[in-house]
Amino acid sequence: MSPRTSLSNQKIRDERHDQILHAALKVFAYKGFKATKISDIAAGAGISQGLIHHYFASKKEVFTAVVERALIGALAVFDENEPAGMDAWEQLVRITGQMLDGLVVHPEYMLVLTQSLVNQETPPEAGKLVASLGQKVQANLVALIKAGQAAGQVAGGDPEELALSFIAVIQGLAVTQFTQGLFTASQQPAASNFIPAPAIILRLLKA
Amino acid sequence: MSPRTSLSNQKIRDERHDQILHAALKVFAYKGFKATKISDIAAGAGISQGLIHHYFASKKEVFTAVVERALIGALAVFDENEPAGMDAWEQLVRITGQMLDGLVVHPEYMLVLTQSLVNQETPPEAGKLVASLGQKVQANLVALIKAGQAAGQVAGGDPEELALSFIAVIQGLAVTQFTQGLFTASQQPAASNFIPAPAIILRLLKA
DNA sequence: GTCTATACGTAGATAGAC
DNA sequence: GTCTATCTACGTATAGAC
Repeated sequence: MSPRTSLSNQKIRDERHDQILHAALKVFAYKGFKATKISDIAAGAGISQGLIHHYFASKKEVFTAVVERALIGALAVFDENEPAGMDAWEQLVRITGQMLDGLVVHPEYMLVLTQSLVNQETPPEAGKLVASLGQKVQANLVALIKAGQAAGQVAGGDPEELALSFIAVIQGLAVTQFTQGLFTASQQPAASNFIPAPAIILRLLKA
Repeated sequence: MSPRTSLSNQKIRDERHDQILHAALKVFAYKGFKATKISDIAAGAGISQGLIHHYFASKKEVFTAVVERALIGALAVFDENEPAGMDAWEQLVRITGQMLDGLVVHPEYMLVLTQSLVNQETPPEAGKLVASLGQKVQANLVALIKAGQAAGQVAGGDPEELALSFIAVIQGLAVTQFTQGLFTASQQPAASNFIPAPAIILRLLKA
């Protein structure tokens, strides 16, 4: 019960917790909830199966925790931009760029969200999380679009419809991103990724 | 061995085959490959579990057959349009409209393709099918886009990039289509679906 | 805190009856 | 052609040793 011991224990706990979530993200993104085995996560984290259950009561809990992380990351994109003195269009440009960059570096985040949207066999808790935080993303986008329309920067039309289309491209690109190479001609240079330039996506919204 | 008997037997076989594939499409689309139980499909088709294995050797085979059907449907959209004397842009308009209509009526087709793209635990045979036929879709689109660019109807830029973005929206809309209602404000009229107007999507390509 | 061994449930596939 | 019963494998979660 000495303070030194309990402190270092806590540090170990946090470290394992993180390792597990990190490994789980990748496996869940690529295999989906049901097909992911606890042993897969354990292998990815370099620990035993039993230890996973020492940190999380069930596979569902691990999945929900992973989804929560991914959503927090998605929402952060908006908050980071608000303080700056940008107008609506400039913010949309920056957000689009950040989201596309995010897809290149960590497609897993968007994919795991897709998994929990597309799969009905996903834990209900995760679904509720995605629903509530997804609404916030949608709301933030709609607000920006309305502001942009008022300023004559964004094309007319139902803001909800525009926001939905925008989200759909981002979402769809996450899927094509690692299915890449399958659809595209093989004579592509190896270095190129399959995420289009922000300007193309923004044409959906531009006045 | 009388011809009458074998003929009616064949008819029954075809009928069951179809029933199974039809039921399987819906379950696979909503649950994914791994989470789908043979008993789910059997229940949907109104037959016993054992009978599924009488028509298909394994769950993998059922899935592959379903994916094949979905892909053939996706490709048909292009062929239907070619005979007409339309220019490139008119064809793009029609194809977009048909695809969006398809998402409203049968989102399952696009979803099952998404499942087989997103899930690594999907049968490899299905993955290869999607890859090869998906390339054709991409190629058809690229050809139309190039023609449209030559005619000054489609915006400039890498045709592959444009085609990819286009496919991504369609793909993403399939996902949002039945996640619908989660993101959007609840005061929507019940009759509305969540697929945007073709004109909005086409803004991605329009010159 | 971490591991190995075990119990339990579930689901794909087979065999045999009708 | 169709069903029910069974065999078998695998994966989650638990229990107990270190």
